[in-house]
Amino acid sequence: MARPAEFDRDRVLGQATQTFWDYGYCATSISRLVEATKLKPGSLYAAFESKEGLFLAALDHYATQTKARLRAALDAAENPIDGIEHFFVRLVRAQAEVQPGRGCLLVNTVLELGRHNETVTAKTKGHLDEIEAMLCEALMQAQARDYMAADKSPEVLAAFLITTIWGLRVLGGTGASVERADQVVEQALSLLR
Amino acid sequence: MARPAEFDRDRVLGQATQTFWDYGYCATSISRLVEATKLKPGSLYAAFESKEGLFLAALDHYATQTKARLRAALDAAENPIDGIEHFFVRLVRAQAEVQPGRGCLLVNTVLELGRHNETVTAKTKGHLDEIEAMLCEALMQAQARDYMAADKSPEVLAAFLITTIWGLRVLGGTGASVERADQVVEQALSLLR
DNA sequence: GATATTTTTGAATGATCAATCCAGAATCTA
DNA sequence: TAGATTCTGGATTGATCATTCAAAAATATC
Repeated sequence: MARPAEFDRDRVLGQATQTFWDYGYCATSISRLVEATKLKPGSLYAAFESKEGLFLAALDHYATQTKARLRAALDAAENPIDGIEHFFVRLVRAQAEVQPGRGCLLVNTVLELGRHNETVTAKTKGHLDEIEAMLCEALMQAQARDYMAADKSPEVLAAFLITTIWGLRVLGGTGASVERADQVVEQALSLLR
Repeated sequence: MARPAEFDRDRVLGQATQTFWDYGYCATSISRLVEATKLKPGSLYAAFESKEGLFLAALDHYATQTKARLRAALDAAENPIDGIEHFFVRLVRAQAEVQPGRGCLLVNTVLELGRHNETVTAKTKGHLDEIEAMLCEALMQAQARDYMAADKSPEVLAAFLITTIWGLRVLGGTGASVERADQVVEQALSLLR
């Protein structure tokens, strides 16, 4: 019926996600997004409706990748505890090496828009809850398979682990060294054994 | 020689700090600060030079209070471990009750401006380092007075504790319940005993 | 009380913001 | 190939941004 879109939506979403991750929602202007995606304002708005719409799509894009990494770490390991450990180790390295000092887009978003944008916050918390649920499920499996003491609470430990992840995200934001982050991870994970 | 300033600098700084804490640096416009402080733009600029200058002053204002609270908790307790525990307990309550969902201004600032404003980031990290140093000193004292095992590293545990605090700040930012935060604190502090 | 000096006030500045719009280009159906 | 439809490019919109400025108000010193 008509002319098809020229751009690759997923590529644009990836570039927009990087920009939002780098600068935060507020400091990411449309002109920055235009520069990053090479799309003109008109095309951006046609595809994503608004700056907030594009940001919501970027949050999904980011969270999907994060969950996939956790899932992969859990599936590749011999047991859930090892899987969690691998996830933490990789998180620390990705944070220090790939793009140091950026933290986590979901965490940054909660803190930036927490009480001022209900739509964004609801989506962000939903993703964070899903990640915590994945951790909790892994801990329950670990307990069922005797890799974790029966008297520990998977729910409480999952809450502790996700809090540690958030702390590590801040630690990454401060540009701390891998050694330092590894020591923190070692302390935290010692509670699981 | 001349007309004296009418406003109370400390009151203005307090109001500006609340506003920055609430909205973040970027989303806090001068007009918001004018509304919050009841000062006109000209007076604000005469007193603090720029938006960034006011923000830097607000960071000091905030950090001074935070350090005073930690110092008070440590001094009031019978031993350093109890002092740290009291500090954590109060932090969780202050976060949940006073102004839920705001996190910590220092943490928020590192994540918002981390790689894009060196002046602000240097000051923020300096304050965070001082807090960590206070925790480390308390742990060394605890070890000297036999409230902590001799084979533990105060440096590593201080890094772990400050990471936990940052995680709790994010947890507070998500609007989590006091019960949930208390459970996380209990897990974290169990490593000190 | 006169003068000098500073503060306060609030309008004005140019820049940039998110978002819109439309003319020209492209590609589909028929 | 004709016509309908959609996408692209980029200027434009009104709002808001951080900052400045000049005039009015206030108080210190003399």
